[in-house]
Amino acid sequence: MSNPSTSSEGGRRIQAVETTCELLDALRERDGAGVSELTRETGYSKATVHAHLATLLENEFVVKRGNRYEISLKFVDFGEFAKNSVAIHDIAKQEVDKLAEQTGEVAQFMVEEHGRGVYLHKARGKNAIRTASYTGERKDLHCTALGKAILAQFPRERVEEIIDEHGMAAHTENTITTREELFDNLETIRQENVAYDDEEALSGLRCVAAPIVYKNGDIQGAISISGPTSRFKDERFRDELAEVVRGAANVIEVNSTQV
Amino acid sequence: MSNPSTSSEGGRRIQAVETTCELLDALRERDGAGVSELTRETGYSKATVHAHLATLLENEFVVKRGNRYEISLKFVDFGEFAKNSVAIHDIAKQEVDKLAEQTGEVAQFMVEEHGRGVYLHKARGKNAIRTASYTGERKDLHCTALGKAILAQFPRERVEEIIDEHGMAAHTENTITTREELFDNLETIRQENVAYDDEEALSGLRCVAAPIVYKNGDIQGAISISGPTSRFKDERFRDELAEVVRGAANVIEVNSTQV
DNA sequence: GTAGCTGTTTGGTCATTGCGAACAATTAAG
DNA sequence: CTTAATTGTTCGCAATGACCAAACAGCTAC
Repeated sequence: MSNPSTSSEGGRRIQAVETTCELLDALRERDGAGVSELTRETGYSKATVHAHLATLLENEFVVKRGNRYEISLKFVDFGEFAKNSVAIHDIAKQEVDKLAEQTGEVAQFMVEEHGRGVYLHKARGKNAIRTASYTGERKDLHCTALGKAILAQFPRERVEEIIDEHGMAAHTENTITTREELFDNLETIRQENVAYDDEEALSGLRCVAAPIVYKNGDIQGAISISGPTSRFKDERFRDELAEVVRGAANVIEVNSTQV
Repeated sequence: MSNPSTSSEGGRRIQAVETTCELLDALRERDGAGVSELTRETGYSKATVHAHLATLLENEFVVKRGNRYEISLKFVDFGEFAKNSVAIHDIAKQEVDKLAEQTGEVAQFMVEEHGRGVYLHKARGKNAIRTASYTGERKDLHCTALGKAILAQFPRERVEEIIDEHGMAAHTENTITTREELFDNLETIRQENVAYDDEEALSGLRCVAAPIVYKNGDIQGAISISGPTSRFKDERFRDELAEVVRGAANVIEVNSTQV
């Protein structure tokens, strides 16, 4: 039923829109930029860049501060809207907050989009370490517990597509970088209903995640607890925390406004 | 030095980009939409709408779920980025949280952009009422305490421009709808360094706001406390709460990473 | 099975995009 | 203070490509 195909489909494109998207991405990448800077960066002529920015400015997707153009706060509105469009967002947020409170660690909530994982909420308990992830960050799925919990619910063919598009870049020496290893891991995850990240994204960081799945098999996302390896020893890591996360995921599944 | 002119400037525009912006706005307005729906809504041909959406999809600014296109979570990333570009965001957020904790009411933080106010953070204390405002919401400046606190720092000519563009729509019978009244009020605000909203945005709701200003006169935003008229009686409203908000604004001014 | 709704695709034309280059307005250097 | 080197803005022109109309396909419902 759902058709979230990852591969780029055929059909016609609007080049001017393509250009504008590139400019927006460039503005996001850098901390805003001037016309000349963008000209050098993107290869478009100054006149072209200028006209695009003028249009984006008029439509308030961009702000002009002196001679610099920056991503506008309109994106905050749109982003908030998109976040709330995620059916389970509110309940997931609640449960993540509870998880952080209960465990004292970092709890997070992720959803898949365009073949990557998007962090939608993060709560920090009393002993929580500072993780680099931030709300809205988009990260490859193969290298986090959250991502693997999501991938485990996808049909193999879909996972292949995603890897074809985004690869399996290594972040630490523990990162899974071969398909064989990944599919083995995903099978285990399906059996245990929990995904582990043992310093695969960042050394010193461990993570337990549970998928949030509807009865019809549609994957909705995943939640996790993260912390330092020193506090995530085997007993607590594999049993206690795993159970807590699974429980929270279950609460979300039950309470979510289902279709 | 700064050049945040409100009026639309001359120069060339890219029509295709204009079209895409309209489509994005329409997608935001509705809860996502299909091609035919957008065709009716915007007046563009089906082929045009389709091509634009295909381009936006490829650039991941939009998601396709079945046959509906929706604003993507990429906007969350961009929005978060834009929020953090506001120099005083972090410290303001902290102080707003404290305000809510201390007073038990709703505390908020607003910044100006494109002649309107954008809510950037909201915290709810123990007795806080449910206000309709949400993070990212863009609201006319004349009808809230936050907005008026901001307007009070602008030169009169700039305020005139903003009113020319956005008008002074009435939300309650207390809303300020004439320029004379507004400029009188702004003068008082400048003297007291606090702005009041006495059921001007929503009946039953009162609000105290203080502007956040740098030494060079650049206005950075405003923070506020809101609550029911029943709890915001004159003594507490005009003295206690006003002082608390002013104090918090001052903390932000001092602690902000100044230029 | 037909009718009405979707989304997608295809030609063709005219407007428009995008470039080069000149102009203006700052800033940096001498 | 003058010159030089940036920046942003505007203009004219040529070729591209954006837009529409209409045909096609896929789905649902009646």
